[in-house]
Amino acid sequence: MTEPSRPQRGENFDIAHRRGKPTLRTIATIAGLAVTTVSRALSDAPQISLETRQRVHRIAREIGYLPDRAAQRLKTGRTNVIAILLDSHEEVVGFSTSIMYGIAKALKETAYHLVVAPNFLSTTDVEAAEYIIRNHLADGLIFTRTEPLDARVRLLLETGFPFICHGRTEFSTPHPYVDYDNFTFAYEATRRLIAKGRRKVAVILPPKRLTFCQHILHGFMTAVREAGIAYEIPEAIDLDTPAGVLRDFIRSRADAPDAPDGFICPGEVSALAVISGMSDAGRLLAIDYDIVAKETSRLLSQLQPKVDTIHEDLTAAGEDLGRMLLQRINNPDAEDLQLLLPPQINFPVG
Amino acid sequence: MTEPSRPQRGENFDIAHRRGKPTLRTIATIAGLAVTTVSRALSDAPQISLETRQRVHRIAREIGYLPDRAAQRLKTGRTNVIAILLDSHEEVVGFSTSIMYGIAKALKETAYHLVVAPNFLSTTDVEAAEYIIRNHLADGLIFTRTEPLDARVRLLLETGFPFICHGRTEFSTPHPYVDYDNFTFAYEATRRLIAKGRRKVAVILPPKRLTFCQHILHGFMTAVREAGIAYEIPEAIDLDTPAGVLRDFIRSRADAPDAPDGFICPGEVSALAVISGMSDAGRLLAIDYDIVAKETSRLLSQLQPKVDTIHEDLTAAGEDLGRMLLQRINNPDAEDLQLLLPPQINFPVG
DNA sequence: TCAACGAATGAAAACGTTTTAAATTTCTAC
DNA sequence: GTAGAAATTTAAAACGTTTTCATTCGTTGA
Repeated sequence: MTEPSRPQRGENFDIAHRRGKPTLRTIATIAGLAVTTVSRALSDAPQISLETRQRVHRIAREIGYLPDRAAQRLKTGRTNVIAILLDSHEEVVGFSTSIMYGIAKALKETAYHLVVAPNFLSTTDVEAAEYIIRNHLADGLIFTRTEPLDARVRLLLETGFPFICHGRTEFSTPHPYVDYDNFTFAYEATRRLIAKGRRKVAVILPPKRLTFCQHILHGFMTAVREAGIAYEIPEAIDLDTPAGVLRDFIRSRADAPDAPDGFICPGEVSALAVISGMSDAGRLLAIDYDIVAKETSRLLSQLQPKVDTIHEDLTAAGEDLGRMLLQRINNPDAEDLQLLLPPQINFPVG
Repeated sequence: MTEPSRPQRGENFDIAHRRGKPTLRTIATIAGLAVTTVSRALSDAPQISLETRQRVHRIAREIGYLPDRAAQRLKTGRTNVIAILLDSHEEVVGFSTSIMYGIAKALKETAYHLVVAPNFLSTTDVEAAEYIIRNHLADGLIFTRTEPLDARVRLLLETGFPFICHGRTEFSTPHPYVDYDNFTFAYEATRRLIAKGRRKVAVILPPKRLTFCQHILHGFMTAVREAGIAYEIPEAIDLDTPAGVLRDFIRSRADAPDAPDGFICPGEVSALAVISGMSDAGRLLAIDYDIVAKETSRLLSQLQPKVDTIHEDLTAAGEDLGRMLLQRINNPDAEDLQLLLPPQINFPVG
């Protein structure tokens, strides 16, 4: 290993880099063809003879030609960019990282790049979306945590801008989405607690305004009614409640009479908070009470083998989001761009 | 709230969007000026009279003019893009999300966008960097988890491509970086355990190949030697070890003779794993043993008030990374682009 | 022989901006 | 008044593509 040579100070990388960079013209000169022909040959237009096409491709490969994205973008009006609207509520454990990882995976072999939407701070999500559309900063948009009448969805539907979201809405106009089957998650989670012999189950709901809150509530209530079991829905807290507050709430609730002995936690942090809170109150997991938690990383099941978990694969969701958005961009009439991902139940035996 | 109107199916958004979009020419026509003048006026060139400049700016604002990034990029050769090389090792709790949040914050009022480096899968980090440089996909690069003779740093230094990394290297050529003072973190953490009366301290180290492993080791050893206390450095595991494996290791170690009663955990997941492992072995936190953990989210201190934590503010780091990289891009000779962020000690009183 | 044709290639314009070099206007000093 | 300088403004080229519309060149059919 040797030390790298120090580059000339003050040199402008742009300029330095630019000279010598092969363009279509370079290839044209070498091949003795017109730029037009080269352009066509590279995009495999049928009117160019097979021989010429192959020759051009070979030269391009040899001199390391790469099309200039800026020029293509200027000419065609396509940015080859997918933007993701980073939620301002992102303390969630690796939530968007996993999704982004999946999206990048879907974009890997394509000409598209993933950009993290700028100015997502201090301005509302709708404004961020508006900004992207107006400046045409991307060819498509991805975002998460939808509401039943989500303002972003409304705006994008009205303008016809390609998008896909993680989560459903209640607009009558169908639009692309990828969602997790939270109904089944909550239904199966509740049934598991009941099967374990719990008398009273409680669910930590997401914030009311998010669509999937209803899905979880529905799944929960369906299982509860089928079994005719006692239940409880804490109103004072939700999934976005800071872990410390949630913990204190659980502790005090555990001391009150009629406390629940089964918890549905649709998030890892909330599960940890519930465990701490119950522990503060002297209750033992798997003995005094049980939990079924949604896990999106492998954190929980590695740490607390006694917790039943149902997995949500966010990387897979990201991959689907990316893939389907590309379909939508390339074909505005594409059907079937709606996907409901099944929960992966992970109950240890016994 | 009304339902959004359905856009005409099959309409090409690019074309639809393009017509009517104001350009420099639009402003020029309105103002009765040449395109050149408008361009100059908007960039506040001193040779344009103040009156003209103000008038042009006003018109631009009124008609909602926004410069076409593709055209600017084509002309100037600057992409106005900062790329971040997403680490393939990203199960870490919200690690890169926080950093990206900070970077986006720094880029907010600038013309720069943050893009997540494509093709970061299945290919090495160096190749990803190489790709970005060759295609000139960005004006600057950010990455994390540096090694003493990091191949990415070497490549970037050699080519003179602007970059900044989170973490230091051992190259003699100075380069921009932002790092966390892990020496002080480990030193203060160790002293805290000693002050609490622990007899034998252990540290969970990062993978050996990462630069900051040495920093932590150094801080740890300095405190240990000063106090002349017993210590232990587990070789079988590190910070990247899956939580379950780590937990099992801690449990079995706790049962062996001469087990440590103080742990330095430079990561939240490892802290939770240590707590679970010790709990499995019947040991009680704050009674049988103590932990000092590095925390990057608020997770730990909310869940485990008994754990002493030292905070690392990754959002702040991201903000510095973004800011300093812009300085580097705009001025290749910029000095002082090295920053060591101090640990935020957060020991509860008593 | 030649008009017509299809296959293959090429010339030139355009996308919206920045920049170099030049032109115009306004000012200053005599 | 006018030469020259200073202050403004402008024309035109260029960045690297894509695309529209032509052109070339063998071939074919009459």
